[in-house]
Amino acid sequence: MTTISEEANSVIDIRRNRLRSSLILELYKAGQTSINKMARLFHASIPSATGIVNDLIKEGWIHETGTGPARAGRPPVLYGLNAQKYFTLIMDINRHDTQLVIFDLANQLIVRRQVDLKLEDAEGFLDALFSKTDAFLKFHGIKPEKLWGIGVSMPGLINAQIGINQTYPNLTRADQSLTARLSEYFQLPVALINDTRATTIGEHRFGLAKEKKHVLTVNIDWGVGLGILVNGEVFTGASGFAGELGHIQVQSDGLLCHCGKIGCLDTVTSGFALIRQAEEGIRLGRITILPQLLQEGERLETHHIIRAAHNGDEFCIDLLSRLGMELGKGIATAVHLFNPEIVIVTGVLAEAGPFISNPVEQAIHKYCLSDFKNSLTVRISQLGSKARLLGIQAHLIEHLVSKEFS
Amino acid sequence: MTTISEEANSVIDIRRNRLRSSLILELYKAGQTSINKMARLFHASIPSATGIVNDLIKEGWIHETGTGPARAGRPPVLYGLNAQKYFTLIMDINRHDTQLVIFDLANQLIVRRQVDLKLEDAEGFLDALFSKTDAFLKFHGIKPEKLWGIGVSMPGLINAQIGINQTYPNLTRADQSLTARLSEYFQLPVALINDTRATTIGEHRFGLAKEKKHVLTVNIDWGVGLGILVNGEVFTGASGFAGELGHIQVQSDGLLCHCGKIGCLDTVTSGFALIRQAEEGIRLGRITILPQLLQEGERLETHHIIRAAHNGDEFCIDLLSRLGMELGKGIATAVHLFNPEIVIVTGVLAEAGPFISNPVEQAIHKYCLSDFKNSLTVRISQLGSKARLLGIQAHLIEHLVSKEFS
DNA sequence: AATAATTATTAAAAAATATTAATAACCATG
DNA sequence: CATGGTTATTAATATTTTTTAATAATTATT
Repeated sequence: MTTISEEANSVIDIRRNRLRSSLILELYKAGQTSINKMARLFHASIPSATGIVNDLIKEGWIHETGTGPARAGRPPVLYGLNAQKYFTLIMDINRHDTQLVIFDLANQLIVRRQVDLKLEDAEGFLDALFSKTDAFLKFHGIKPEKLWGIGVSMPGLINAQIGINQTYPNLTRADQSLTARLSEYFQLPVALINDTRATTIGEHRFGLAKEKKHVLTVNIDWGVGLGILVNGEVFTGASGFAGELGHIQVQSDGLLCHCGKIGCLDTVTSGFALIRQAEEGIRLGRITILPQLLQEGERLETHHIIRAAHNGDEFCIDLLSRLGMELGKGIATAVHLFNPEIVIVTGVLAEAGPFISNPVEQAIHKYCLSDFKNSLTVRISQLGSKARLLGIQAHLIEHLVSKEFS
Repeated sequence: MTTISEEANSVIDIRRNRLRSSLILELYKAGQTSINKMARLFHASIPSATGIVNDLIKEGWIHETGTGPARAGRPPVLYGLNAQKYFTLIMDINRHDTQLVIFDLANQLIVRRQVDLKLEDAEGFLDALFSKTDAFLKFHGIKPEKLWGIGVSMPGLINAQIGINQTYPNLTRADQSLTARLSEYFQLPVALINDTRATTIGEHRFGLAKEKKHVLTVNIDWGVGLGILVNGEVFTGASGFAGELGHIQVQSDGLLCHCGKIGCLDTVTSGFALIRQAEEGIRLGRITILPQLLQEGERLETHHIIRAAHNGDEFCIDLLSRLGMELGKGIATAVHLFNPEIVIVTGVLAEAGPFISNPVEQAIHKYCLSDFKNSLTVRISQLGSKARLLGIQAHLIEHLVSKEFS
């Protein structure tokens, strides 16, 4: 009877909305289920579940998707989300580029476009993002009213509660948070999340961490990021900074880190550190095919080193191996503190595959108490960068559902 | 209508029991509340909350405790737990001694006795515990039928789900977990928890961590233990080992730890390490009053060192300070990973007060990114060992309530 | 192919619950 | 000290929701 956006102050409305949102969320996660299962799952009676399902059908949220299997007797009618009820706009913002993606509610990728927007050019970034997004939506004929919300992922220290990115303060105005600015311009709800955390959610819902409750995701990009899943939920800490593995000290006499401290893990195991070490080796005349891989005037990148390793270049294999050992030592620390079931390695350096994962695993075995190792597996992500996109999507949907059914 | 122990398969019974247990738990936590507040808190109507309250009164769980203040109008009738409905038996088991305590449901300490039971003498420990507990109960006239359950805290790697203590396997039999053995002998439900975790709960419910959501408790006893509170809940990890701060490597060329690895934090910052360092200093002829504090034939203990420091002994102050610095460095790592609001230092070394806490705080400032420091306070526990007792109690009550109202 | 068995769905009755209204209790103010 | 305002409590009514029973749909078996 009550429409969705009405405020729900009465007890029944609260309970009803709770059941509605649980139902929608369950259908998003499970794809499809029967009324019986839903009723049992949420401790409601079958008639009331039926009632809510029928309402949701009328409102266009869900529809029948066929019948399920039955051991015996009448098979259940299955219901699923109406994937085209809304679309979502995903902004996957990185240091070197930005991706704009449209998903439907069944996580089907509708459109995907890489736009030339570098987070490094913080000045004017948002204005450029606005116009390029407008153009993107227009070009593909996505009507704004068909969008349910915007999911944004970025690297950096993100405080999701107030919706700002501490690392890129230029994106925030004194009177308006980053999410508020985006929300105002596009007139849509916005969910902001750190990139590594998005990846963690993606791996949990669609990847190697499915069904697991305690998960660590190590993202090796320019820095080292740690995504943490506790009881199946992303863990952000008191102000959203949890998981800063990159800036724990691993060498008391190490290099100066860009954060101002000395000997951070970042100075040893990041993509940046890898390139520095490779360049130093080349300068010292170490035997390696690296220089031959470079075009005239081209800068050395991590993918060169990875390619060289795959080609058997001992110098590069050695570099990666040492990086893996150090990284594994850092991960061992995190394992002691979080006691996870699985550690997933992602990021650009994950493409180095066993060259990284083997020494990481070795280091974990060396530095972890045996009690931890028994229940632990270390794996390289198989979803790659798709984990992040799907993670943003999942995070956004959860945000939207809890918002929609207040 | 339905009695408590009946199995609740109907939807109504499930919801009713949920509300009952929420109510009892709220009354345990808050001490007393009005029906109005309870109804609002748990999204129930006032008549149904009234009904449940009346039932609980009939069953002897709660009673009126007076009237509350009112800004205007009729003041509310307050209800509170019937503190004498049941008592709880708390076993605080440590390496050097064991305490048996009886609490009522208002957390009032009824009896407390220190018994001469060393966890170190694992052989025959349980049988001695059984008989000494029997004697304790008999002596104080505690009737077994008045006991609601038993809360047990011990040091060691505890897997609470299966109820065993990995560090003291002698306490477990092949066919029976530790909790099962206790439960069978005393014919009571048993809740087992690690000592540092119990302390963390105690600090959260009754101490410095009240109202905080993300808390770290550092327990410096023979080893270094870390208690973790995430979203107000104790965090145990996948197999119950989370928080093993003591065995992360801090010195790659350090001493051999009893765990078999090298350079663990335990080898630098535990009570054991402190005594070792002090003895070494004495042997090397350092200037200190320590030898004078020792009786003929007495062994050096941590409290000697602490007393010497309080008396201005520079050598001991230096020892504690260096220990604090190293500990702070380890805590800084944990802070980077958990981003807590507060870090509480407890354990025997906490009695060293500022001699420890100052360098700890200093180290945290040195090794933590500024973003973490802004929202962080470091404090020495004020409850002392009482935090652990109250923590076991709180943990037990929660366990019992969720069990009682299935 | 028909029937028994099993399960989903629908409908009607019963129970439980929430809402509304009325009453009681109390505080503050004039 | 009385009265108006405010809030808690109780009672009565209305609504929702569950439960139970009946029906429909389908599979497996004889």
